[in-house]
Amino acid sequence: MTQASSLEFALIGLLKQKAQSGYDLRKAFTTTPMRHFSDSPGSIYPALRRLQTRKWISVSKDASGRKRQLFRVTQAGERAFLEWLQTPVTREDVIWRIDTVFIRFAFQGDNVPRNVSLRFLDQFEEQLVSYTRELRQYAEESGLACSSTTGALAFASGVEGYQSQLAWTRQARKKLMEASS
Amino acid sequence: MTQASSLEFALIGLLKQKAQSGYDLRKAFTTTPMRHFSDSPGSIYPALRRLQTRKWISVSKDASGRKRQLFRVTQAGERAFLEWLQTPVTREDVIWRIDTVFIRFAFQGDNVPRNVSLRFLDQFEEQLVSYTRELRQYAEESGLACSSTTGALAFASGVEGYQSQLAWTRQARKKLMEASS
DNA sequence: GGATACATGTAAGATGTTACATGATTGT
DNA sequence: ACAATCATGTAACATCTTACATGTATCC
Repeated sequence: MTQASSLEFALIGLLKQKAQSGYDLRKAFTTTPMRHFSDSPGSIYPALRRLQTRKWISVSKDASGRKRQLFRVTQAGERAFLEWLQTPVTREDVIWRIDTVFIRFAFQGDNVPRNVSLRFLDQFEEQLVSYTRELRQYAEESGLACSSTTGALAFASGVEGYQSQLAWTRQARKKLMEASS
Repeated sequence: MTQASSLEFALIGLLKQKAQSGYDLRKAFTTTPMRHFSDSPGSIYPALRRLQTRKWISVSKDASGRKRQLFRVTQAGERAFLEWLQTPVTREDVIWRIDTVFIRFAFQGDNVPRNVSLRFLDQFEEQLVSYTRELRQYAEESGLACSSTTGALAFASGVEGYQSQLAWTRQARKKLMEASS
């Protein structure tokens, strides 16, 4: 079995906050800015099935009138989730999966000590610094920067995006340390 | 047949610049900041096959020693490509496919008149403005902003990202108009 | 009584990832 | 000769999208 998808971990994160049904989880994705994930039944229900197969969540019937299935996280599920939250930020994350970096950070608050989040921010910052440096170097070598085609502008937007995230890591670190007091 | 993927259009964009082999295209994805796309043979070669099925590209053997297949864009391919470049930016693009917005913009330079790109930027800006407004409203209503958990910080990073892109659209418009002279 | 929201699923299809597989050419 | 790079592919697998399908409870 492969590594679970970010959707599956996000579902665990939500279920850890509160035991919920598949329908509830779908609504969480439609009504909050976690829109990032699709709310289609064709993605949620199979993902819940997979989590059951892994024994990371368990089912129980809802007491209330409606015929709902309530899912809750098992201990094994929690272990896997905590590990996922804390996996180091890699160069590959920055290039291909930057959104999951933020999702992991978002779920850290309720689940790991603050100093883990601070270390996580350090790693993220380091990767951002090294990758933007790489991009700038590429631009210089290829002479991209001086031309003003839409291609160069799009490239600039990429760099600026990373820059803005870099600024965010610093701000976030400050806010997180303030909140400790 | 469904809508072609952004990978397929990106391949066309590269082939429009220069007739190339599958291997060349793979290298373009590994050695330039178009890293966004995977350079695995398992994605490129099947995509080229699909484009051939659509009759959007044609093959010819390379004259040089090696046994390479050179692909070039057909007229039908060019038509489809130009249409893709100009499709209006939607709210859904901003939420789920923002990277393809930039890819389309990047390819516009060599392929559509500047005023089309300017209109494209207008649409993009409009969508960014309306979506950030939405996000801010959500934050206010849910009382997210005042809490300082990692969740709220991650949310803030999303908003700041859109903000930075908004600033970029304005800068890009200015640069594009300067370049007209 | 009818509309809307609740609630759970399946089926077909496309795309993409990883890993495997093969062979030719070039440089040293 | 040998390694590296050129060059093209296939197979298995997982995931996700779209669309279809079904039935219940609640509100007006």
